[in-house]
Amino acid sequence: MSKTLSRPKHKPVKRLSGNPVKLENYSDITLKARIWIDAGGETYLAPGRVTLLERIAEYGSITGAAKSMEMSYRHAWLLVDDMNGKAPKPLVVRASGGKGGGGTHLTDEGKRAIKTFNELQRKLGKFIKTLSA
Amino acid sequence: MSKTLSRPKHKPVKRLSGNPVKLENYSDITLKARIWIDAGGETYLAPGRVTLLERIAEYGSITGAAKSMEMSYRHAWLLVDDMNGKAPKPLVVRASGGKGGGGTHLTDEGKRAIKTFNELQRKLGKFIKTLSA
DNA sequence: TATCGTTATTCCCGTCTGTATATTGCGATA
DNA sequence: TATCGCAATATACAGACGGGAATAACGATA
Repeated sequence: MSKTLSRPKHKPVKRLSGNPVKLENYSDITLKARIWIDAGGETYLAPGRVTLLERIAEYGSITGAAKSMEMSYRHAWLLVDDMNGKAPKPLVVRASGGKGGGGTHLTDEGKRAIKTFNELQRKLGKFIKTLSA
Repeated sequence: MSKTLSRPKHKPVKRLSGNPVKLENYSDITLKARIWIDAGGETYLAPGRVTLLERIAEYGSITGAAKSMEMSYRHAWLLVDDMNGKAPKPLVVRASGGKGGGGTHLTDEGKRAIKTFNELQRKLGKFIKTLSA
């Protein structure tokens, strides 16, 4: 896979866990939750970061992924660089130059990180739903 | 209850849910989570806000509560005003002027809000602990 | 009626985050 | 060896956020 993009196809995402659920008999009250993983006391994996990884897998480049999230390339690059630095093994491999100018693709470690995080998030969503009842 | 304060007795608080727990065999990896309640799409109750309410109950004033959290009075006032406005019934009653210059105390609704939120948070902490295993 | 400490309100400022823009480096491929 | 698009990097800019300080309003109480 490796799409090209001029304009974003996805909307920018703030991915929280679980669907908002009404609480009590108030009007418009919703319980929300967010999960993330720290490394060395700093953010390592979080909802937005993982979405970025997913988009990199989808578009084959930081540039495409950033555009798809309406995020600046700079910000995306900083996030990727930060994650890669904190990960035990690199999550992505970046190539500057070469076929198509280069690109970025996920390592097995990266794919595994996405899977793990999404699973955690899925469970959180489920939990939040029960918590709202 | 109604303590006086010149210097903060408590440290500023970032209250997350659950104790950080090691994940996998990485070094220094911790799973974290945060829960909050929205009203009308905006934050209504969150960890810091609830701590503020607790401190108001403890010190009998926004001023004292703010100092105890090393938070500016301005910020504390804005938070309290925002919460009070979004709550179905006021969480606190504020008095400017009068005995001791006035003060702020919780309503039953406010006490109930604290209790409810802390209970949710306690459950989240428990859940996170199981999730880390 | 003067005092006192708190609430309430306003203005200015530094910091932080992220955007926008421009430029350079890169290397497989035609 | 020229091309192409992306990675990498630097700088300037904008907006949000919260702190700090200053001031007014308030009202029970001495």
